Parts: sequence; C-alpha cells; structure tokens
Amino acid sequence: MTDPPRPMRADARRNYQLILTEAAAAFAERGLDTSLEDIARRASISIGTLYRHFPTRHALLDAVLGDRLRQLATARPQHGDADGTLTDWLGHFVAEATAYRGLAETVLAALADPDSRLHASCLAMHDTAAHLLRDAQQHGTIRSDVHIDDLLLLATALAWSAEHRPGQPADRLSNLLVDGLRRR
Amino acid sequence: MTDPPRPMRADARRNYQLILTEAAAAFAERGLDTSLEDIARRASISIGTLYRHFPTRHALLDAVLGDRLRQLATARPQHGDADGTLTDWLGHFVAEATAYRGLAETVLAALADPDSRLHASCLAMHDTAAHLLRDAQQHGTIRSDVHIDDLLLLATALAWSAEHRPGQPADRLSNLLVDGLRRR
DNA sequence: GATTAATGCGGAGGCAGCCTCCGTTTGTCA
DNA sequence: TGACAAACGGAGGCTGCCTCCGCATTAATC
Repeated sequence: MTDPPRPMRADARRNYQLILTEAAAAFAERGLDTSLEDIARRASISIGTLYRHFPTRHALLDAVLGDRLRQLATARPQHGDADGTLTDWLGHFVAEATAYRGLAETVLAALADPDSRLHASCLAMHDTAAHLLRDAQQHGTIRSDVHIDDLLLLATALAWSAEHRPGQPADRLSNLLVDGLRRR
Repeated sequence: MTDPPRPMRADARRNYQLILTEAAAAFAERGLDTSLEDIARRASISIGTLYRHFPTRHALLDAVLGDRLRQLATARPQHGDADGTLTDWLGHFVAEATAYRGLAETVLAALADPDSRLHASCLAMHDTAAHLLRDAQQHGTIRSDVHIDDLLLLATALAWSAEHRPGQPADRLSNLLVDGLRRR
C-alpha cells in the first residue's frame, strides 16, 4: 500500500527544533499573538521554512503547548476530595494561562473550531473538566445545575482576568467565584 | 488670552458626523477591532481625514461609545435594594459589552492607560461601580472583603464570556458568579 | 566518491492594515 | 473676488500574513 514515510532530513529536523524552542520563548515572553515573522527571525530561518513546518499559527501552538494542555487533561479525581480536585484543576489552568498571554482566548477559539490543529488537545481538556465536574457534583458540594460549558467559560474567564492583572494573585477572585458554584 | 476656537468648517463637520455614523455601525457589526481603513471606506472619505478627526482608535471609540459608558456611570442606588442595583448595573454592563465585541478588553486597557482618550469615561464608570459596591456591602448581602477591582474584573470577565457565547443568555453564569460575592 | 531525485530552504512579492506627511482643494471672511 | 487657514486625499513607508517557485542540500544508489 503506502510506503512508510521517510524520516525528516537532518536540516529539517534541526530547523523544526529551532522553531519550537524560539516559539516557546516568544510565546511566553510576548503572548500567543507574537508575529510569526519574528519567531522566524529569532530562529534565523526564513518565513517560508516556518510555514513549511507549521502551516498555521494553531499548528505551531499545538506543537508548543499541546503537551501542556494534554497534561491538563490527565487530572483524575482524588479519592475523597472531589471539590479539591476540581479547584486544583482550575488553579492549574489559570496558572498555565497566566504564563502564556492569550491562551484563554485561543482555547475558546480552538474548542469552537473543529478544524483547528489545537482542537483535539482542547477537547481532551474539556472532557477531563467534565469528568471532574460530574464527580464534584456527585461527591462534593458543587451545584447540580452547573453545566460543563459554564465551568469552562468560568475557567477561561478567570484565566483571562489573570492575564489582565499582572503580578497579582488570581486566587482571591478565583475562590470567590468558585464559591458561587457551591450548594448553599 | 487665547482666541475662541473657530467653529468647524462645513465639510469638516459633515465628515465628522459621517465617520461617527459609520464607525458606530462597523463597531457593532464587526467588533471594536474593525480596521480604520474600512471605516474610512464606508464613509467614503480618505484615511487621512479619519486620522485628522480621530488621531487614535481610542479617540474614535470615545466619540462613539463615550456617551454609553458615561450612562453606565450615572446609575444610582435605589432606595432599599442595594443588591438589586448592583446586579442590574452588571447586567447593563454585560449587555453593552455584548453589543460591541471587544469592549471588555478595551475597557480594561483604557482603565490601565491614563493617556487613553477613553480613560476618563471608563474611570467614571469605575467610580460608579465602587459606589454601588459599597452600598451593597453596607445595606445588602455582598461580602465586605470584595474589592472594587474584583468587581470590575468580574464584570469585564463576564462580558468577555458573553462575547464568546453568542446567542446564549449570560444571565445564568452571571447569577452563579454574583452568588459567590454574597455573605453565606 | 559520483550521480541523481526528492526534500527542504530562502526570500521575493502580493495583500492588508497602521500611521504620517505634504501638495492640493475648499470654505470662509473681508 | 481674492487671500488665507482649514481640511482633504492619497501616496508611501512600515509591519505582518501567507504563497510560490527557483535553487541548494541531503540521502540513497551505484
């Protein structure tokens, strides 16, 4: 049938890694809307080469952030503290978003767009959050009428706020708001 | 001392109004990040003329949205229902932001930047919200440890969420979250 | 080591948006 | 009607997005 795909050429592999490294640094320093031309310059490769490896911004974002997002999708309920697991997860999510300005917006966009190269990673995260939420509703104190979309919107909104309040701890507002999700 | 400024020339006045009209429509239809060149094209004037009247995007935004923002700054506590006044205000703010995609982001940016032409309008709004919050803390059920910055961040975050969930009512999440601000 | 074909690279170039500058036009007032 | 300030148009410089294609590099084969 189809031949096994050849391994990447040495120069291609080298450039691929270079781009990843510089993109990660640039995204962390300047946010996810950093210009791709700038990343190419940092990596001392041409813009054409960058696009050959990562045909869209989301493809590059997936390569840089995919692992971190998938890690957010591996959280599992800890026996006996469903509420704590959920709030911990929210905390991790917000921390991640604070490290990369623009992440909240990007995650929402990727969730809404099935064609995005980031869609799968974000969907995995979505499912994990749904799992944690269900658990906290059954064994914890979270209101049963909270929907997973509410939770994700809350999570991204929290992350978005955190991006706009640099240097200040997001915990206070976060705790306040999660309180709103609890049964009286 | 200084002579009174001459009134605008007829053509200038005409163009000024034209730009305002088209900008308002464009901002409502496509969000606050609509290209200024596009607004100029809609108004059938040159980009240079647009910049002559509104040297920055925020100047144009202030001319278009300033009144609406200042209206949000005129809310006054209704006798005997401090909580209701506060939640009503939040509702108005979110409604406004839903009508103009990008408003939440813009308001936060303008608040943080004293040089922005929108700064004053946003500051007025900020002060009103602070007033309503204080009242709801003294005469209503809002927790006393909620800070005005928390409230504004909550308001903008809510608005931001609403922008990203087109067509769905923002009331549910909004009510959930405001619950978090209440005393137990 | 030489040959060759595919793979990958560079960068020019088209497009759009931001913003400035300046020569020309228009409105206003005497 | 003439003169002057005010306002206008739009070219042009800059940046960023993205595509395309001629040329260079690599790796497989002899």
